[in-house]
Amino acid sequence: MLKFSKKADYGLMAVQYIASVQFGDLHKARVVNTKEIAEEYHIPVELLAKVLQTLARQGIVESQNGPKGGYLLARNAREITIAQLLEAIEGPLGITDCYQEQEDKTTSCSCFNHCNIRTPLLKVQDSIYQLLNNMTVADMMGGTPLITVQSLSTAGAGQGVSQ
Amino acid sequence: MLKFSKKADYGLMAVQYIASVQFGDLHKARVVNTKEIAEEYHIPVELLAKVLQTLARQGIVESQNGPKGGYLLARNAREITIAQLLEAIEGPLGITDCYQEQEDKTTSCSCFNHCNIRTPLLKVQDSIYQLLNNMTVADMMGGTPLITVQSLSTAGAGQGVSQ
DNA sequence: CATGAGTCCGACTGAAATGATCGGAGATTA
DNA sequence: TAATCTCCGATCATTTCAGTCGGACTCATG
Repeated sequence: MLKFSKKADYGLMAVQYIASVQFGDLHKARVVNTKEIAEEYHIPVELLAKVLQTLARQGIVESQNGPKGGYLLARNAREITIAQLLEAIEGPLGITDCYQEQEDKTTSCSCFNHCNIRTPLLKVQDSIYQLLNNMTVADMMGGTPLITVQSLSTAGAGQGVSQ
Repeated sequence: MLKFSKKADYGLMAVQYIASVQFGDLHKARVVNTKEIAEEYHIPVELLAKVLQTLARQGIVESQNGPKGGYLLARNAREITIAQLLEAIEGPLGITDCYQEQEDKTTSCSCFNHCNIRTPLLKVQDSIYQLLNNMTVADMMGGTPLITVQSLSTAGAGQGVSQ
């Protein structure tokens, strides 16, 4: 219930990763390609590519073609909100159906006059939107360490972070 | 994106209607059946019946069989939160997949150590849950609910839901 | 007490959306 | 100039969801 789609998850992860590479360490700032992100998070390459294509079309990231190509953020991480990201990937986010149907009432909500839950739900929807719109990609970076690079000596087992 | 399912909508409408009949006017208090609600809101009878069955199984409403039968609220409208309703219909509500998978990490989230968006998303999820958990069926009846949400970024530990 | 109408209940079928995939076009480097 | 690497659009399976059907039970009535 109320779950994000896989595409949304992938998009968030990818953008966050790109931001970390682009702004995290200025000396290593570079363009990252789809394959790198996919391997980092163990997600299917082509699906992630599709998500990034959408984000590029929507102006969230910019694509750079050819060898040594890849993606980079179109604007600063602090200017990209979670709501913008989600809307770019999945279209307008709304809890109820009749929300974006207010212009043409003919579609489905035939119980327009009787509908008792519309008003309170719109309030909830508004609150959620504000919640997502007040959180930026930069906020996601600041909260948690992006890539937990442990020192090489401590733990050799398991998680190979970087290759 | 983030839309409620039809079942959730129908469940909310039905419970709200039952509550209004049961508590709205004490003189007319009675048991309402599925058909009445379905006709009132122009929704398929059998699907609504299925939703109400689920709600009955979960202890939100009580069913009364036979002629003159129907449904009534199992407890006071002020004791039923929207979160309870949604969870009863659609299972535990969570934004991320790895939320309810924390016990068995083997399932899908193989990028557990790398996952950078988990922590911030859990915060968002928490805020949404509190939002839905602080709103009762009685609030929906009263007209407009009094719910305000502060942004996450301002308060850090955030989730300020007050009424 | 027997009957019958009306209700809730569980399992089944069809459809839409999602997840995942493939081959092609364009651009850059050597 | 040629080869390689990248992004890009269209296509195909899978899962979830919306909707439907017949059966079991209960209570009012004759």
